[in-house]
Amino acid sequence: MAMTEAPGSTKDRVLDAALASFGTAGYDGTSLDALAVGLGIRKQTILYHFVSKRGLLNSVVDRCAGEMVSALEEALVEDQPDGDRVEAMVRAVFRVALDQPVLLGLLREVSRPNSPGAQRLRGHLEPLLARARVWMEAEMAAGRMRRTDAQLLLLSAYSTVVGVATEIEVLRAAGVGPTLRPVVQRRRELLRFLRASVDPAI
Amino acid sequence: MAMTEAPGSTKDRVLDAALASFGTAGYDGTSLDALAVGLGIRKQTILYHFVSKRGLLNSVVDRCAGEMVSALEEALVEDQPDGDRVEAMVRAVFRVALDQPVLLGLLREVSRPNSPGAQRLRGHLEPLLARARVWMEAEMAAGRMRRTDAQLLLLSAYSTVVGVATEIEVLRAAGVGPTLRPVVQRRRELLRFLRASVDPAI
DNA sequence: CAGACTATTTACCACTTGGTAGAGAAGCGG
DNA sequence: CCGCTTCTCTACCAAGTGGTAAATAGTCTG
Repeated sequence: MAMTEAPGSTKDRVLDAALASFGTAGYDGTSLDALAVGLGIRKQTILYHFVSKRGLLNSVVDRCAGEMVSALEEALVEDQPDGDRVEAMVRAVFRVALDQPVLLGLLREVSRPNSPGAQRLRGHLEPLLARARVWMEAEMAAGRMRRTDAQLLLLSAYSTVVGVATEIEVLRAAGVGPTLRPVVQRRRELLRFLRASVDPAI
Repeated sequence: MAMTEAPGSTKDRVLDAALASFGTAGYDGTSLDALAVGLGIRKQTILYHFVSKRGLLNSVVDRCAGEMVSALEEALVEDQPDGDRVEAMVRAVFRVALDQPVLLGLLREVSRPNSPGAQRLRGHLEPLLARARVWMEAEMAAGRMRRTDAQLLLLSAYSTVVGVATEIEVLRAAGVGPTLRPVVQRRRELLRFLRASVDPAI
């Protein structure tokens, strides 16, 4: 059946708590015992559902990557053929990020190479990135986009998003609260950067 | 005497190794035993010099923050009175970052709020940030700089640097090696962003 | 040489970690 | 009622954690 887990089930509650803990305390900084106590269950219940700590991380990454990827694909479908696809994708990413800031924490944690889960995240994002790269190169060949290193450009965008994650967390730590303003400012800046890197007229 | 530790002394070698490990594996992911084995010494030697793991982290943060701060202050001294102070500072930060990329890893690790060491890093950077804020507000009052939120602007710059850290690490993981190009590109972009945010003419 | 100080070691400890084995319990189809 | 599956629990465990205590050299000073 492969049904999506009902929200409210033990398994789903564990996933939520794990996402939050991995994103804030990090993978190594998260203990299954602490996680279980926070949920009012026993650690062995977690292990029953996810086999191992690593398995739990994998499940969390899978779920989050799935949300992110489907958000991106929705954005591309909604997009009119002559619309600005780059802007649509950037807006989609930022929307997801603002809806669940905790997801950015995980992204940040998992972005560290050698981190467990980094490879798995790459696995999820790889096909998406490949498609983007192919599309960009086609645009370049058609002269609708300035010649540039597509891979590098995508990476810059990615690291900007991770930077935003840091920014939100630091701001929250400073008591500024999840204000929208800096995030919007960053989004605008990222868009301007991407357009400037891409505009064939420049 | 409070002499700076001679490079090559056990204490200094421990600091180097700890910086590398904290920056890549994270604080929780670093064990004193593993650190000691890597150095061919016993864990208790580390504890003798730094009292506790937390003390080791503090020392690492202190040394790195010291390097960063003095680099910034040098940049400000060298700067001609009518020179572009913003550019000088940005260049100084990136120079340090390129000289010791491993330092960016630590910055990234410590940038997470609630992280041990985050507070200590803030303590080092606070006076610098305060000075920058005061200077910027004076410039704004004098009309040489566009009115904007100084705190927010500085934070954006900071998170960009952390983003660059991510970028370098991800690139290295992809086998691209420590190429200068993306970093230079990011620096140029950061400068453009800061100028745009600051230019009174815009 | 005696004493003190510094640096590094061996030996040990209390505690936490992720993980295993197996017992109940709850529901369900026959 | 029985057997089966699904879920959660109690009871352990081996390995690793940061940290303490104390012994051992080396080295400088009186």
